[in-house]
Amino acid sequence: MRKSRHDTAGTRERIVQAAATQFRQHGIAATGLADLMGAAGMTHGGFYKHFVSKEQVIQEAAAYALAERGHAFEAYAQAQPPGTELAALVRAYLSMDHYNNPGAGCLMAALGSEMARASEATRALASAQFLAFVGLIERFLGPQHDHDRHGRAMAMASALVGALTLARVAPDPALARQILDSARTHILASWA
Amino acid sequence: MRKSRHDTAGTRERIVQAAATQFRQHGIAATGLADLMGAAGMTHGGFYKHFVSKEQVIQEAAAYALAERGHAFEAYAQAQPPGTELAALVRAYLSMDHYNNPGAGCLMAALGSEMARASEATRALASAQFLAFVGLIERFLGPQHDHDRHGRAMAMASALVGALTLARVAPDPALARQILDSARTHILASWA
DNA sequence: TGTACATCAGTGAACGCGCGTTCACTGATGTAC
DNA sequence: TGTACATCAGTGAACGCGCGTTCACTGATGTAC
Repeated sequence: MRKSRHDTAGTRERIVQAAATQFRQHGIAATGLADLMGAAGMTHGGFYKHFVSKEQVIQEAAAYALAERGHAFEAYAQAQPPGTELAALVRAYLSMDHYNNPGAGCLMAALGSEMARASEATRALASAQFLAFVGLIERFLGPQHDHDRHGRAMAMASALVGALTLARVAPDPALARQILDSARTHILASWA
Repeated sequence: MRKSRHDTAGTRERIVQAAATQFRQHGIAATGLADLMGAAGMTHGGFYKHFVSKEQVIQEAAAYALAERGHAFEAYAQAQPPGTELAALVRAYLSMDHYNNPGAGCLMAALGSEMARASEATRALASAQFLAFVGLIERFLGPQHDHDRHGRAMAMASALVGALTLARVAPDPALARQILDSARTHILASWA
């Protein structure tokens, strides 16, 4: 059942997207190729018509998730009234909506410790997009912060990722909320 | 080859300690029972003389790692000149030594995103020890911070865990160092 | 204290299972004329 | 534009392998007398 070139490209994209979601939801090691292909609406045998290995889809899914989130955060910030972009970004990142949807959210928060053990190519990719996110924060830092803007943005990004990760560990939703709220309050009060 | 009760208790402890190290180094899903028993100096068959399942050793290893780190951080802080405890704690947490030794370091930084998908019992255990760590920070916060000390301590803990996790993702050691340094500088300047 | 027997920690082979990967097959798509 | 044939996306069975788990066996330890 050969498919048209257009359909083939679409299928490949669906696999990458499904992988990006499944990996963030269940972890990379815990997601099998059969799960992944099932989520894309296919059987597992077809996988190797699009990728040479699981490693390749890990890299492409990570790149997709990171780029997609990067663009979404940037568009969201740009859409805010001038001067409020950073506060809005922090609120969105630490929102219950983000907390509840790891499969569509920040890759670093969903897979941070697993990414630390990924291949060098994947880690390079993730770090580059992390720096892009830091750059986005830096751009919206108030002009009163003229010293070490880059470092301040890095610290903020670290706090955001850490808070969301830790909130998701808490089995008690009230504690999760408290972690997110505390991070939001103190990041905005001291660093924004 | 039956062992004495004393030897048996020692063996069990060695398995838990080996598991705590192996899990933090290579991830929980990626560590097989054979790896784990090998690291404890035994063959895999003996595992079930001590534990009913892998899940049980995950919980005990997590509890062990969290408690051991908690005690070590507390002892380290107590040993500092009064007034400098928190700064010393932050420096130690974000040190290259901690960065280079995930197997002996903070469980949340080494396994944060994997812990978010662990069993409820394991997550409860991890969250409780996280709160103990937050309490330690809170105790050493300067008296000038009389408002929302708990929330401030939570935000600090989040930033610490996030920075170490992200530093370990960076394949470039210079970038890793920059992430740790930025977090240290800004956490100490604004929050300590 | 010494002897006889039950217990059980640890070994290493084996179990079923799901993993990543390969392959023969299919039939619709793409290409050549 | 129509026809004949080559291509190849997707299916589903099969591969070897390592996983978590079980088990028969061993011999030193613990217990009973």
